[in-house]
This record gives sequence, structure tokens and C-alpha cells, in this order.
Amino acid sequence: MDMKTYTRDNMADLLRQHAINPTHQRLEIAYALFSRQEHLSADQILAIVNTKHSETSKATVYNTLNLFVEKKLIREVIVDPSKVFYDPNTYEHHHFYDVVSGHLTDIDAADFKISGLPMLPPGVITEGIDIIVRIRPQAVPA
Amino acid sequence: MDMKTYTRDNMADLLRQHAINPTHQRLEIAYALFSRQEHLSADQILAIVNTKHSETSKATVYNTLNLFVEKKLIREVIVDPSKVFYDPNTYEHHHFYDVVSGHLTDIDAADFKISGLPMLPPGVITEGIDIIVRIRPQAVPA
DNA sequence: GTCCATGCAAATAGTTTGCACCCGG
DNA sequence: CCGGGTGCAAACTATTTGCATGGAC
Repeated sequence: MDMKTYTRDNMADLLRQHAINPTHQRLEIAYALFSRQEHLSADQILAIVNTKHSETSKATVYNTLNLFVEKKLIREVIVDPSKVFYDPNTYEHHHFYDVVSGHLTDIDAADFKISGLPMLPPGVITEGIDIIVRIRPQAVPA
Repeated sequence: MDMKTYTRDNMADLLRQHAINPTHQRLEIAYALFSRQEHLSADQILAIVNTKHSETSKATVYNTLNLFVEKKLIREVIVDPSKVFYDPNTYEHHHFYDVVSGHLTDIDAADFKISGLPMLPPGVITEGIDIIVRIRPQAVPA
């Protein structure tokens, strides 16, 4: 679990550590995610990056995020059929997903213990386990 | 866990039990899913239903599947950012997801035991827990 | 000058919307 | 007839593709 604060300065090093060429667009996109430490969609990231001036395009945001996922700098979180969220935390953890607000919250994997994990089908290996706890605000009586 | 075999005949009753008006299109779509007992995407279902003659449209397949989910006749499985899968099994279970082939396999919930479930944030209730075990075929040496 | 990495406009694919139609009362 | 439920064409939106550009050697 990584608690360091992220600045534009150390962002370039972080990219290089993951074998990613630190271009202007990539730095902006990485900074948007890491400085906030939130779960953001591609659209939200585009909006943040282009707040002041137009710095990049939709396509570049998508391609860059895919690159980051491939290089294991960030993780995809697939909980909503309509959009993917990107998570700057790559340590092992799971998620609460508020189905009403669409908000995601981390759950440290250490909190969970899973036993009786069924055997894998032969000839396959595990890539990872995703656990989504879907929650909703308690209904308020009328 | 429901092992009965599904025919077009008992399909109409099944729909009525879930307060769904059994129209021709709905019967075909339900039959496609239940007779196969597989995880299918909307596109695959459209292809199956229209195999012989054109029986329905894309939009109707989507609307019908959403109706079925709402009426709790089937479940959505959200594992792939590019498409939703629909699951005729509504008993409590989880999934293996082969990230290479895109194939889904059921895991009976009884096999799993989760302990140390973290407390919910206050004022919310659980909707459900989805567990996805992402797997891939073991790399074959060259 | 050549070549590959990069960024983005345009194309694509999955899904939803809004409206025309038809069937039951 | 009239009205709501039904089905679908067209619209919409998230994401990918293919290509033009430009920097590195």
C-alpha cells in the first residue's frame, strides 16, 4: 500500500519504472489519476486533463489508459456495464460498489479471507480474483 | 440449483411466474438462454433466435434481457468491459472467467467461504457479492 | 533521411431512446 | 374505438482502429 504523495516531478520516474515513455499527455493523465487517488472513468480523466486548456483527445486518453493497464501501472475495475473505472492502486484489494451513486470504495484484501476455493480446471492458471460487494443506501421510509 | 429441462411449453409458465407477459419474442429469447444453460451475450442470443428466420431485432433482445433481469428471471454477469453476459442461473454462485477465450464457468457459492468480511459503511445494505476468478490457459512452452 | 512511437479523427460496436403499431377491452 | 404494452429504427456513447505526424538516431 503506497502512501507517498504524487507530484508532476516524480510522475515521470514512475512512468519510466514501468517502461513507459513519459510524454506530456501521459504525464497529465497519470497525474490526474495518482494525485487524486480515486477511481475515475476515461471521460472523467479527459475532463480533468482538459480543464485549463485542451491538452489531449478522447482517443489518447483511452489508448494511454490501456497502455498503463498493460504495463501494470494501474488496474481496470469492471463493475458497471456502461463504463470501465481505472484504479491507481495496484496492491491487492477489492471493492464496494454503490449501485445507486456509482461510487467505488477500496477494501483491503487482508480484511478478507476466502477458504474452500474450488480447484481450478486443469491446464489453467489464476490471473486474479475480483470481489465486488454491491451496496445501496438503505431505503429511507416515506 | 434447478436441473429441470426447459421446453418451449413450460417457458410461458416460467415467464408468467415472474410477471412477464409471454410474447413470441420473449419466449424465443428465454428459450435460447434456458435451453442452453449457458452464459450468452445479447449478440449471441440475437444470432440464435434469428437462425432460421428473422424473429426479432437487436433492440428487442436488449430490452427483453433488461426486463428479465429486472424481474429476476436471469442475472447479468459483468466481467468483460466490452459486453455483458446473461446467466439463466439465479441461485447464488460465482464465476471463473477465462480471459483468453472469454468463457464463463459457474462456481457454486457453497464451495466458497468468505470470512473477515469488512463492515459495511453505515447506512447501506448489501445487494450482492460478485466474485470473479480470472483464469488463463497455462502458457505452452514453445 | 528513415523509422518507429505517438496522438487523434473517424469508424465501430454495444446499448438505449422514442415513437409507431397493434392487440385486448 | 381507445390506451397501454410491445417491438424496433434510429440515436447515442464508450471504445478501437488506422493513419498522419514528428522526433530520435
